[in-house]
Amino acid sequence: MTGPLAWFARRGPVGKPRIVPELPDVESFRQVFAAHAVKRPISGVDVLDAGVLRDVTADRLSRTLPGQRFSEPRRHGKWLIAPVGSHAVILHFGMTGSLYWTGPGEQPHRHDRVIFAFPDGELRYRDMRKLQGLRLVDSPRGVDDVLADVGPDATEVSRERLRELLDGRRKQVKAALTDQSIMAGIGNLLADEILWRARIHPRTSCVHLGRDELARLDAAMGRVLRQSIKAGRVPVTKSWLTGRRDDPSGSCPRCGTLLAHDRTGGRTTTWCPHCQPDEPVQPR
DNA sequence: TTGCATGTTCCGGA
DNA sequence: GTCCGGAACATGCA
Repeated sequence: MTGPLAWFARRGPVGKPRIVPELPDVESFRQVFAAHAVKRPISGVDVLDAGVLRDVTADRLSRTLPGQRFSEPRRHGKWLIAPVGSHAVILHFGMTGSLYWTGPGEQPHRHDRVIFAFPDGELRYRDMRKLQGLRLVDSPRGVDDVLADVGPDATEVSRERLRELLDGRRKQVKAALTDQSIMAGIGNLLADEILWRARIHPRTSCVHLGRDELARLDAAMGRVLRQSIKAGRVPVTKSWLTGRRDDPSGSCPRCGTLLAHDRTGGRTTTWCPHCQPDEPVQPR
């Protein structure tokens, strides 16, 4: 077998899906953080691997935080911001990060990189690949600096705003959706899911999106985000594209057509050739 | 042993 | 200026 499907087939049977954090996952991390780590005194910070620290040393982190209390964390796109006194801890989870709560003193997982200890348990930042990491900045200025090039959170983008954000861009619509400087929170998986629901080919240039396409895009984005946030992740079910994309013989949940796969920018793109025909359509 | 992985950033070239 | 592809980052897996 040659062509775009070759690498796909080589992967063999469907492996267990790896959870790469996108907006809904980070939202669930925020909820874990808010439920356990807010307004309680931080008793200690244990940096098990300083390789995840960005612009801060292990020493400074573990000298600054103990005795302080986090206030309510907020999420912006795939970033999690946790104010603490005059500072803020900013977390990004890259492709393999997560955040979870354990009882006090449990054996660390080997990918636990930083542990925030509290009287009744521990908040743990786990990340296998260390592609991103954790910062300590002055708040709010340092937060603004880190998020300076990040667009509005995808859950807060209205249809009109979406039109403005994509207006006049020649960029492919999938590249635009996953461009965090245009709009924050949508990753490869969500973008494919949204475009599939909106019946828009991922390579469609934004300038070719008509009023109808934009309306469908907005509706699909809202629906996919709401349902994913509710589920705490992008649902991997048979009625979602996400549930089929890892299967080389996967078919469109809507029409049964064999799904198409390709790679752009080093990322896999999955779409239905029937529901998402190549470049449309009416000019705007 | 090799190539791939759902994120981000940087660089060169069109 | 805009856009794209490729590489890099670090690690595990098939």
